[in-house]
Amino acid sequence: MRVPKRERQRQLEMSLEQNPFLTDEELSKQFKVSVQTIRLDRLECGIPELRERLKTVAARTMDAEVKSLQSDEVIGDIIDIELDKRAVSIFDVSDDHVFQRNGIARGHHLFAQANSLAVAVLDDDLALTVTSTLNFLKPVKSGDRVIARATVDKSRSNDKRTYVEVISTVENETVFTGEFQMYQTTDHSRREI
Amino acid sequence: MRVPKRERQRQLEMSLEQNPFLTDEELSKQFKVSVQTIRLDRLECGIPELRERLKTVAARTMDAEVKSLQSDEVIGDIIDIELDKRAVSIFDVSDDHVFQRNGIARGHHLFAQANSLAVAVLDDDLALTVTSTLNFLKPVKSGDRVIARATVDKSRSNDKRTYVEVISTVENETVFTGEFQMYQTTDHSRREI
DNA sequence: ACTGGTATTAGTACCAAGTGCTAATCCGGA
DNA sequence: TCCGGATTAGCACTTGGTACTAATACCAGT
Repeated sequence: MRVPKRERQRQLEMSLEQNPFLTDEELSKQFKVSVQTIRLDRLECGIPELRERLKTVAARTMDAEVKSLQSDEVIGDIIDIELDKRAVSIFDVSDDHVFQRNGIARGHHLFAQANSLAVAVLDDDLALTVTSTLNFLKPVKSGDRVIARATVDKSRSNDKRTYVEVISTVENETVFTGEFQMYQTTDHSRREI
Repeated sequence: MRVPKRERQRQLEMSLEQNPFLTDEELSKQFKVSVQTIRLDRLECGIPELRERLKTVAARTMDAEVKSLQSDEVIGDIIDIELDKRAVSIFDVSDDHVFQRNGIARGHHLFAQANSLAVAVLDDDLALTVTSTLNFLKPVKSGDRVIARATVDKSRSNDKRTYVEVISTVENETVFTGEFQMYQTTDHSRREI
């Protein structure tokens, strides 16, 4: 009993956490014990076999990829839209979106939600942001649900430039405002192709 | 030969693309052919077996997780920094960062690079963006290397507000400029703790 | 109707990486 | 010295395959 059992099992869990691809045989060499011991250790720690581990890791990937695919064009979920007029999207802030140090959401996520909503509200294949002015009014934390409301400012817009205003709130408090000047390339006079 | 072989193989590839977790037996039921036929199809199409498929999918995850961990705090790589004065970062635009429709980089990536550089240049644990004004001057495409240069504007700054200007270029052409008004919470008079 | 060729199916031996179980052995402390 | 937990060994069985051979099935052309 060179290394005590308990310590070996702790290390085993860490090894597999970091690299789930190790077989029992490889582990037995790493820890200089028999394959059977590794099996008993896994049994006691409730660690599944290689194939099951890979299955869950792979499932995680697919899930993440589907999500990132869905949210590819728009950050946040659009819950209401009236093209060329207004749109609303919600974005749930998670731990992935905040600074580790202080738990405050990183600005570019709020920007991304607002900006992609500004793009979406314009019924145009090639809407691009030209200029924007942003105000980060109140820190947003993990767990917050940010609701962004975009409105197209018709009065200031012309055929090549459109102004979109976005106001983002958390529990009815405004946390962010943004004004986006968008460039539209599509010639709307001959949209019907 | 209800469904022609070639067509079945095409569908097989699509099925596995979408759900790599299917065993040959499940596939044989889905296509109403024998397991052997499925095996032959996989062989002809060069599709590996279930376990190999899961292994590669799982590997993809691990890779992605490491990457997202690395790029957690700063978007782009900081290549030069002089705290509270200036900083430079580079960001390579890939297919992941552009609109599928037109291949133009989505605004929030340029913003994210600039904003995180503005945060990084301030030697402060709690620097937050208060206001920013952005100009997207020229479309950025996949493959472009964006160099962002941040400079702290001392003249306009005081103890609670700092102004940072960021200019991003691609091959010496300015593609984006941003002005960030940052809020610093740390009391610099008693920074040594 | 016969023949040829492709497609499909069936069956066998074998492999990796396990589970589940029993049995033997080791090793350290009271 | 003897007990008991820890370790190791061995065997049967499982999944989801590979690799290979042999038998059918089916369809077209002559």
